[in-house]
Amino acid sequence: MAPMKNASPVGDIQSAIRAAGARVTPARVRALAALRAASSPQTHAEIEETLAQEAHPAIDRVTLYRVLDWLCSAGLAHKAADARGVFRFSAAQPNVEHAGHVHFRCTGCGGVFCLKSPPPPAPALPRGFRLGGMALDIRGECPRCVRAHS
Amino acid sequence: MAPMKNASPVGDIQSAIRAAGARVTPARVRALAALRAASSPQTHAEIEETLAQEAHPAIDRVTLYRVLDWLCSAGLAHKAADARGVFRFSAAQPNVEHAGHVHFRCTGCGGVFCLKSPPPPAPALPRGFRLGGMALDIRGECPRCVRAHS
DNA sequence: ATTGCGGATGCAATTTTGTTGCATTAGTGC
DNA sequence: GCACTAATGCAACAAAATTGCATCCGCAAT
Ligand SMILES: [Mn+2]
Ligand SMILES: [Mn+2]
Ligand SMILES: [Zn+2]
Ligand SMILES: [Zn+2]
Repeated sequence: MAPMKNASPVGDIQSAIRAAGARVTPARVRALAALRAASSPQTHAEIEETLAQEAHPAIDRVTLYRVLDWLCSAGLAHKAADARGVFRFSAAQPNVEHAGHVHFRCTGCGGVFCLKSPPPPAPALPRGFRLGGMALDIRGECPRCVRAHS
Repeated sequence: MAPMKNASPVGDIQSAIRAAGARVTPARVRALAALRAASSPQTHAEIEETLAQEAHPAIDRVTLYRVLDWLCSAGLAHKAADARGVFRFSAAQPNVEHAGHVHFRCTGCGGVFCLKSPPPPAPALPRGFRLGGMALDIRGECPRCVRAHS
């Protein structure tokens, strides 16, 4: 059993959601609160189970998927596949611009860590090619998973 | 600018399988050959498609899953979830031909093209982190697909 | 070369994880 | 409160991976 984090004030969560230009809904507030309270990246199933124990009405499975993806697109959370290939979500550090640096994905726990390096420049393409998109996947093990592995 | 091809001697593959104490079957030989010829870690679906174009009889989907897992347990291949949460397999004895440059994947035809640019340098990691691997995914359209699209 | 054993395969069914379409609900600005 | 439409709930779908089991075939012994 891992240690629990401090709960984030509900007001902070609501204003974070509003600042992202979206409506403040129970699903978003509760999902983000769950992520901020978690001590490690959580799968969709884990978050669903956590929210199910909360006495509030249940949140639909698909809605939770969409809320989690929205949190990521809003920069409020990170999404990364763990060793089993299952997505894990974690709360992003608030007030940080994540576009200017690359991220490290822990293949053990699915955690996402901000690095200092900037994204690599687009490579030169031969004539006629059209660049669609680029993604740098940096993976390895975080200190905690390195210790747990040895 | 055409998709690459680089084979590993069949004898090497057969003896590698035999040395692992298992039977030499078409599925194992062809799967390992495909992995060794590949320029980057391949998904199950990609390997399946590669083998399907080989004129030999098709290999069952489940058999391929089992063969790939066996190759890993025998130490002949590695398995890791990519950023999308899909498992990718790579030969343990890597194909060094493609280590020195990055690759471009056409979203139209699925072709892979070798570029001249070297892979980006490994970013500096905070203390305690262990780098596992890096993958630069460059997507877009090849000249033929660009023309066909317009 | 034949035979027999059991590892390996093929096929169907199932599970897990994640997505799409669409009608209905509810958060927000007025 | 009212209107607008983002967000939700539900059902269906899809992709990726696994399980069970009958059959097959690689290969060693004969
Ligand atoms: Mn970041
Ligand atoms: Mn999956
Ligand atoms: Zn980790
Ligand atoms: Zn193309």
